[in-house]
Amino acid sequence: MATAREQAYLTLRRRLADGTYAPGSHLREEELAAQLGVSRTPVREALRRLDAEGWLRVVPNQGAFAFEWSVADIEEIFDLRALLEAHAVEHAATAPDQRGLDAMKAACELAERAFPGGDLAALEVISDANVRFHRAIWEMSGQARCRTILQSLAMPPMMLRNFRNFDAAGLRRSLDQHREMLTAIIAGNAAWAGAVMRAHVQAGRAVFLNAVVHGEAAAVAA
Amino acid sequence: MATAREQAYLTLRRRLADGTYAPGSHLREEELAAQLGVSRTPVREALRRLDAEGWLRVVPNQGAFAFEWSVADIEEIFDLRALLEAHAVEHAATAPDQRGLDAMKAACELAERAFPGGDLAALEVISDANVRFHRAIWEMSGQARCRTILQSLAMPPMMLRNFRNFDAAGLRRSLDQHREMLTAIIAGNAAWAGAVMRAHVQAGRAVFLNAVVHGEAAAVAA
DNA sequence: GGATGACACATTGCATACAATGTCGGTATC
DNA sequence: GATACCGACATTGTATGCAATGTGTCATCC
Repeated sequence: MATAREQAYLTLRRRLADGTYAPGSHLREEELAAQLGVSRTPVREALRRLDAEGWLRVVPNQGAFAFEWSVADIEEIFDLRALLEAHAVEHAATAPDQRGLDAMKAACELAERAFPGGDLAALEVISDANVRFHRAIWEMSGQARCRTILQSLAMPPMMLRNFRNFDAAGLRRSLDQHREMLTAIIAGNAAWAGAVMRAHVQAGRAVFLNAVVHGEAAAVAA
Repeated sequence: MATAREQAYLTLRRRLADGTYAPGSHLREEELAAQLGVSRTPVREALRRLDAEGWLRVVPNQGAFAFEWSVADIEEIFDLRALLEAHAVEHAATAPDQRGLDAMKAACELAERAFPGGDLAALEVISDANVRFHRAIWEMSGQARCRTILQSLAMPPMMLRNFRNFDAAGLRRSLDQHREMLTAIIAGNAAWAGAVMRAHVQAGRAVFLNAVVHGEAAAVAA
């Protein structure tokens, strides 16, 4: 088994992602420790790490509170993603490697096979394939810090759940953009790949903000 | 007095910046705790935070090791800074506020007064003023995450010491670029401000890499 | 009735003891 | 002589107890 700290970190992150903890709610160390079957020490370290990664906020002498996302937060995160994901894919296009290309291709195919079925299970698969695709780019880029930063920006709750807000046309476009990026990288055209990535992230931003405006803000909170 | 954790964090960060710990050296929890007069618990938390911020690397079951910088690391960091500092200053130029402008102006004047004397004390002042100037921009930008990321990218050792590598002309140009950014922000011209910032950071990158190539790589390590 | 202070409680901060893990040296074996 | 194994030591990982801090309530005073 992994270490208690790692287990606490992963469990808490999953719960923050799936909405177990309402935004703003107070996460008490002792309570979490009891639930996870470990002591407060690894829980404390997990909370500190989740704080650094933006999942929650630790206030000195008061404890951890599940993060409350504002529209401005979401806009900032999508903008930073557009900058950094484009930066990463431009590097990837400069020095592509076969393993990474295979991973990207596999992610594309996985998503495309699931696409026709528009149910929730299909969306799970597509969402997972999406993460794989982007992660493959981060790794191929060889930019370790950029990758670390993106990991903390792209993982938080609303990013993972955003796929539910896409309509069929939006999903189709998203998958097509993945294919286009793959083509651009194989062609070694960094400017092309970067431009598609910027469009890709901005499209996601638009879908998300549109969903928020149309009263599905609950999805943000969750 | 601040908390033990905060004190440990600040002390260790300062030591990592001033070269007390050689790159790659093993930082033992108990030893640090004894030196700082606190227990291992706050030291552990400080080490974890320094790991997240890129000052050192914590290997599970093995402990913390002072980070060893490669040329590729430095190039990546300067490139990310160029992206993110420009992003921040573009936001700042869109919505400038008087307090931030005053802080930037004060930082410019502080550096300019110290500039003619080219000794080490003057460089200290200029380096400090530089940090103040950039921090003022980050705060004015209103981009909280961008600011957090930049703080961890811009602080590490070689950033703080890079001023020693500038010649008089380079320093002069750096100060002029600060003034130009201030002018651009006051004019509300985000594109202008962003462009100057990109040039500013890339100039710093060139100076640094030049120093490394010319055998002053020791400065990197320190 | 509203404001203020003190006290009790809940919770986090820190210290310390013990357990688990990794490293390094020595020894036996091939 | 090289290598694999074993065990002692050093170090980190985790649990737990106590101290410090913050919060909410209740009584008291204005």
